Amino acid sequence: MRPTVHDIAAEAGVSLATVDRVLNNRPGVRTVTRDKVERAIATLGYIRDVAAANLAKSRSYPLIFILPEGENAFMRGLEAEVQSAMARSAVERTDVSILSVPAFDASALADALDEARRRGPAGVAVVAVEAPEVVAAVGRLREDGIAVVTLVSDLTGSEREHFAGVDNIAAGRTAGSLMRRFVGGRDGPVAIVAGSMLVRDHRDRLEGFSAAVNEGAAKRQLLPVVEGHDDPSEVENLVQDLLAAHPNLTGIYSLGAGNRGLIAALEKAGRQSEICAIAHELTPYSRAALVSGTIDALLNQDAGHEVRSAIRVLKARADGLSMIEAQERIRIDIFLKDNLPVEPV
Amino acid sequence: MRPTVHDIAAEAGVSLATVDRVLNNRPGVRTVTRDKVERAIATLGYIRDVAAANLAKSRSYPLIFILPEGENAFMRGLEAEVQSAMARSAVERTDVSILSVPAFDASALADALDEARRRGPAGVAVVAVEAPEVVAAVGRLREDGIAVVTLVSDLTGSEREHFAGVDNIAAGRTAGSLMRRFVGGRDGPVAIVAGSMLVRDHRDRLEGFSAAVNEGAAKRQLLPVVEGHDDPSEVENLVQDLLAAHPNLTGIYSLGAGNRGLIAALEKAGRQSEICAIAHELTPYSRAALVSGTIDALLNQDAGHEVRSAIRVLKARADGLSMIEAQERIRIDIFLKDNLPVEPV
DNA sequence: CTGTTAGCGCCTTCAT
DNA sequence: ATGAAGGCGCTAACAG
Repeated sequence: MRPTVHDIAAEAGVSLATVDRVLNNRPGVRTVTRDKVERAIATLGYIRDVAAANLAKSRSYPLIFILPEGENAFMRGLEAEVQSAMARSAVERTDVSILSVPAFDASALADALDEARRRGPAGVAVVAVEAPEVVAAVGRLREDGIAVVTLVSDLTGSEREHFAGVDNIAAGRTAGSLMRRFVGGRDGPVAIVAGSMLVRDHRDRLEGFSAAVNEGAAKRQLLPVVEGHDDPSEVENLVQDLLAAHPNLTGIYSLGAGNRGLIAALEKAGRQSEICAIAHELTPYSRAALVSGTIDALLNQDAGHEVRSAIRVLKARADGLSMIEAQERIRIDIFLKDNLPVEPV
Repeated sequence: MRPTVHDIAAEAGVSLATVDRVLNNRPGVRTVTRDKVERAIATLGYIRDVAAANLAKSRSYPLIFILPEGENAFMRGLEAEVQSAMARSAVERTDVSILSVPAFDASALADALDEARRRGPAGVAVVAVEAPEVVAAVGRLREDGIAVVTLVSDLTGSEREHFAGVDNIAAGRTAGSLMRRFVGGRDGPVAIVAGSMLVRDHRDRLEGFSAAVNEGAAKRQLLPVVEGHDDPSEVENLVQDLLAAHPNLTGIYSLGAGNRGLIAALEKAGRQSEICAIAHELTPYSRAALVSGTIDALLNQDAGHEVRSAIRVLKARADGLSMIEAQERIRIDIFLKDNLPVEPV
C-alpha cells in the first residue's frame, strides 16, 4: 500500500491539515514543523493521488478557444476537436467555450481577446495573427493573470505562455526535402502557394522549404510565392494561372489551406500525375487527393493533440504549475497514401 | 453542478446502494426498480465520475510484460517505456512487472507465458513469436480469464484480445513507396535485410514492401531476402557481402533491427550516399545515421504509445469493459532528417 | 431485494 | 500555528 496523508501525519506527528498545508505549500506552518513533514514525505516516498485531490477540490477550469471562422477544413477539424474536448469537460473538470473570429483579421482578433478577458476565464487558447494590437491584447490578458497559449500559429514578441503547434520551419524543410527527392532529375520550376504572409506559420514554412528544396547540388527554380488566403476558389484561380504560364512545372508546394482549389485546378488540367504536389493538413479533401494520387505527400499536425496539449498547459499554468516542455511538443506527421491513418481523422 | 449518485437516488426514490447496483449492473434489483433508476439516470443526464469510482474501489491491476532480451535497441527502448510505466504505476493503479526471454525462441516464450500464468496477473502483454506452442500458452492464459495483448508483433490464430502495434503490411508498403521515389530513375537492384521470418511483423513488412516498390511502371530487381536475426554484427557481415556482390546496388531496405551493422557496413564501404537506405525504428544509432545521411528515411512505431495503449486495453479488458478500436490504433511515423522529433526519443 | 454506513485520499472550513 | 471534522462522488460490506 502506498503511503497516504495519514501516514505522513502519523510519521511526522502532526495533523492532516498541517500535512496538507505543507503539500500545497500554503502559509501558516513553522519552519520546524514544515521540515518534519517534509522529512516524513521523503522517508515514506509519498506520492500524492492527483485524482483524489481533484475530487476533493472539485475545481473547474473555464477555458476559451479563439478560432478563425470560414470554410478552412483544417480549422473546422480543429473546432471539432475543441468540441469533443467540451464533451469531455465533465471528466476533465474543464469548462470550454469557443469564440469565432474572421480569418486573417488582426483587429477582430484583438477585440475577441478583450471579450475573452471580460469573461474572466482561467485560460485562453488562440490561433494568432501577427500584429501589434494582438500582442497588446494578449498582454492585457496576462496582466489579469489569465493563462494564454497560441495554437497552430504563434505570436512573436507576445507574453503567451506556450505555443501549441509544430515547428513550422522544420515542416517547410521537410516538404522541401521531399519535393527535391520526389521530382528527382526532372527539369522545370516549382511553385509555392501560401495563405497569407500575415501569419507566422506560413512565413516559417516558406523559409524552411526554400532552404531545403535546393540543398545539395541542383538549383531548382522557385517561382514567386502567391497568396490564396486559404480560400479554395482563390487558390484554384492562382494554380490555374500557374499551370498555364509554366507548361514544364514539376512541383507545387501548398503551404496553407484551400487545397480543394489546388486539387481541382490540377485535375481539371489533367496534370496531376506529372506534377508533384505536396500540401499540409489531412482533411477529407486532401485525403481523397492523396489516395487518388493528385497529392503526393501530406504534412500534418494532429489537431486533437494540439487541443489536448493546449488544455493541459492551460490547466497547469492556471494552477501555477510547470509543464514538461518535451512532452507537449507536437510532431510533424508525414503521410503518403500508404501510411494514411484509418478514417475518420 | 453535474448530477451525482445522490441526485439519481433522490430522483428515483431509492438508496445509493441500489443506484450503484444498477450503474454497475450487478444482480439483485427488480426490473421495475432498475427501470426507475435508469429513467432517472437518463433524465438527469448523469455521467459517472471515473476518478471517484476508482478511488472508492482502490483496485489495482497486476500486469506482466514479456519482452525479448538482447541488444536490440528498439526492444531496449520498449523496455524503458515499460519501466516508465512502472514509475507511473502509483497514479495509474497498476502493478507492472517484466519477464525477459531470449529473442526468436518459441519454446522459451511459451514457458514464460506459463510462468506469467502462475503469477495470476490481470493481464499480459507479449512480443510474440509465431508458433503453435505460443498460441497454446496464450490460450491457457485466456482460459484463466487473464487478458492478453500482443505487442509489436502479432500472433495469428491466437485468442489474444488485441494487438498493440502497427499495420506492418502498410509499413512495408510505405517503405517500398519511398524507395521507389527516392531511387528514381537510377538503375540497379534493391536488397532486403530481415531479422527473422519467424516473426509476423517482419513477414508482413516484406510483403508490403515487395508489392509497393514495383508499383507502376519500372520493375526493379529485388535481391533475395537475407536474415540477420536483429544482430548488428550478423547484419554487418550480410550487408558487406551484398555490397561486394552488387557494385550497382541502389537501395537497401532493412526491415528488422541490427541497424548498427547496416550503418557500419555502408560507411566502411563509403557507399552511404549512393545507396538509398530505409530502415525501421528510431534509436540513438539510427537517428545519428539519419542525421548524417547514411540512412535516408526511417519508419517508426512509437514504443511509448504502444506500451500505454497495451496498458489501457489490458485494464479495460480486466474490467470486462470494451475499448475504442480506432483510438488504440498505432501510427506509422515517417522520419526524414528534417522532421526528426527532439531528443531523447 | 433494498437500505445504512463507513470508507477511498485529499482538501477545506472552522475552531482552538 | 495547528487540529478536528466533514465532504468530494463512488463503492462495499453488512444489515434488514
